[in-house]
Amino acid sequence: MNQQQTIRLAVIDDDSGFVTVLAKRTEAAGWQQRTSSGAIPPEELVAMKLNALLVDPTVLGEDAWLYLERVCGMLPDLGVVVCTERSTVAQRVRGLRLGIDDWITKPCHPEEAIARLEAVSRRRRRARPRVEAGPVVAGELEIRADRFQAFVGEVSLDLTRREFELLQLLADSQGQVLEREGIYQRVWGYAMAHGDRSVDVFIRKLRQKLEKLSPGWSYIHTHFGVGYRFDPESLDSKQPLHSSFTSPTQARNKLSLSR
Amino acid sequence: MNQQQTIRLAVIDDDSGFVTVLAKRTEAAGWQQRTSSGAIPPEELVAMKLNALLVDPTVLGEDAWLYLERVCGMLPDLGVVVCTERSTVAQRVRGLRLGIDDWITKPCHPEEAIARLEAVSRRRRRARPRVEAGPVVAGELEIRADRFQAFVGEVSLDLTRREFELLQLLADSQGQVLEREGIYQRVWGYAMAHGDRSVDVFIRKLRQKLEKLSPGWSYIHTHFGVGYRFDPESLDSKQPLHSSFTSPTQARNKLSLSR
DNA sequence: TCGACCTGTGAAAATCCTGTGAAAGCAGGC
DNA sequence: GCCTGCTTTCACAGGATTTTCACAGGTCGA
Repeated sequence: MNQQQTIRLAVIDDDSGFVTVLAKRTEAAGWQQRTSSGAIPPEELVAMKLNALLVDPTVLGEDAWLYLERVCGMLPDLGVVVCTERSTVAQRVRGLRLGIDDWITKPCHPEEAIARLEAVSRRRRRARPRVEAGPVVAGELEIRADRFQAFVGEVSLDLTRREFELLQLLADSQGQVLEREGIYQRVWGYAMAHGDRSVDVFIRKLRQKLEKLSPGWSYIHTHFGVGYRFDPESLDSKQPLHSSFTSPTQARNKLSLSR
Repeated sequence: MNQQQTIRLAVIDDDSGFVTVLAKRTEAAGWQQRTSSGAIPPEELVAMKLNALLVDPTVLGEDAWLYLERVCGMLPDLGVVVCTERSTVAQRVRGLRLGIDDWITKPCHPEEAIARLEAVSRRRRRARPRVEAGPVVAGELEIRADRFQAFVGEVSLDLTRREFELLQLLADSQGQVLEREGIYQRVWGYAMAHGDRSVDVFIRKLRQKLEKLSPGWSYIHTHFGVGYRFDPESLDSKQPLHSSFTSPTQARNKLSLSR
């Protein structure tokens, strides 16, 4: 394993002794940390782009469970570790089921806390060794990550940031069907609220821009009840019905429509 | 969302009491479990396609660390939980750094062990929604999970989401008879109402689509009063035009008929 | 062989899902 | 503050999918 990128951690605890020692060590390890002695609104946590959260629910008061549930629901990728003084098996089980990743008991050795925070954040790292290589080409499209833009020939699609990120995600998983939740989670960075149509709307925008500069190609396919799949497909085969040869991909797509 | 996929767990421990209780509970939860009282070679673990591994390093003897390191290195997607009697902070930290996901202390409540196993598999699963293994092949069928679709040759069956999930479930339990209640529970995610015929209806749809693209094969078999069993069976006892060899599965089916 | 149960079927009815246009909400620059 | 471009939210229309029903045909045990 190579060196992990710095971890962004938030600590919600009012045990100043513990917090201080912890801060010292995490800083030494190069982590970025923010400490709070009270709940941090979930929206703010989202904005902080955290990797891990360490929290002592006793400082949350009554609504601790509710709070933890909301946080875990909203940030499924966030590593959440609870660290508290006394707890019953039932509480721990409830917490873990809720989405908490680890539950440790005070007093605990800061080194162990750190090791556990690292363990819960580890998943992130495996994410994607994005190919540094050249631009991605798909159909008539050329996606240049370095410019945050896609081109057809030398003409830019004029994508906004979100549009670009969405397109990039889709193109990176070319051929695979991606579900809306997953897309949202990866592009927006937090869980999609039930009933949110943002993904659909952005797909439409992408399609419009793609159609405008590259008619004759179909890039994004809808899979009803599931999500979308990116797969450049040339439409121009003059007579679809009689064409005597088609690439395997085309053939497959023709017959399967975009289900 | 619907049901969490069943978790495949392996337990390496010789504390028969603990193991037994655990097995009882995981079975009730629908997990697939295998228990061993000694180390399981990493290669074998890979083949088992596990989600989680619970291990007491004391049964591993001298080479415990080495073993754990190899397992964690080889199976980055596997959730590994150590459960042992005594341990020092240093050991735990070493283990967690090594790639272990959680370290709990015996005696521990089985419910908590399960909750923690769930938590680590949840995390691991999210980390890589990747194309688990290649496509599943059965008879002339090819089931591609990454496309939410099944194919015969390059032609899609055009399955809807439910149809696909049903087919996938059946195929995953190839050879086993599944009861309607169980099927419903796993595909729909909640209990089947008395008298609900949905499963039957979807089985019919699947059969129709299968028949259309792969006549000459029989995939889904009815077990009167029980449920359905998926087992590809070539109907034409003559020599199939395209295959001159029979898989063990096929051979077995020929002899056992469908009930 | 006869009834009591199950399962297969076709089709109507009820739901759910996606595409779309447009308005409302926001954030940054002038 | 005002403008401008981007994002989010809404409501509706048209389809696709799922559920539900009623009935026909099969299977099993007595």
